Amino acid sequence: MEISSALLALNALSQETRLLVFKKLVEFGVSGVNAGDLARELNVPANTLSFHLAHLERAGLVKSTRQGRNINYCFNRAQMNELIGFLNENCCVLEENIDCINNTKTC
Amino acid sequence: MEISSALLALNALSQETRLLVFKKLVEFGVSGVNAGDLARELNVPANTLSFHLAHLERAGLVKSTRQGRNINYCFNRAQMNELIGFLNENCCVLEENIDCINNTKTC
DNA sequence: TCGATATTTCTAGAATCATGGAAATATCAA
DNA sequence: TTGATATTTCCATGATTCTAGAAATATCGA
Repeated sequence: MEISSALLALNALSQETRLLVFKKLVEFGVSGVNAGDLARELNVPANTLSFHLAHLERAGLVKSTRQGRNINYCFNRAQMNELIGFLNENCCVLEENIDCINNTKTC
Repeated sequence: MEISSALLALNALSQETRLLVFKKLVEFGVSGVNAGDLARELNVPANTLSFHLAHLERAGLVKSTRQGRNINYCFNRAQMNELIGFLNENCCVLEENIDCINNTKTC
């Protein structure tokens, strides 16, 4: 994952309402939930929720599909895995590698 | 990890300069680096860097220790692990658990 | 003590963001 | 076609954030 995509994803998740939205979408699983039910569930005005869902979608973290009058939102597991992968690769040092990074051991 | 701490950490990492700062600190490893060298390395004015380092420190992602006139900054592996743990627990669905979440199987 | 160096805090301006009311769009059911 | 429902887009406002110059603080060496 590119750093620009990671920034988009981190940015999407770094806001309280959006993190709660995403968390809730994960709870709903791969079948997802429509915008109205989600708004009721989270007690957020429909237009505010729409704003945040669009933000999450731009970051690739959720996918939407229209189903009649409703629009179904579902989290995107692949992108979340990409983000966790990015953090592990770029922002994390595994215990067993600390010696290598400090050049006290060659790995 | 509490959701409020996760938000702080995500927020800290969701800004380009700070993500680059943190990435660089990870490269420097557990011995860390002082603010001046980091500023030169990243081409960021000292006061701007100071602002971002304070932000990362508030989020628990970096630790600082004064060493004479310099202040040494080092990433905090534990907090990063906490964050990745939070994302895995709250924002991620493992492939093998998808059936449970959709109630098509009991786990 | 004094001057030099390292870093932070103060400050102000520009930019971006979150929120929710109101209007617009899309779809359905009759 | 009309009215109802679901959702988004438009818009204005208040709040937050990033940036970097200038001033303040801390430490060292002489």
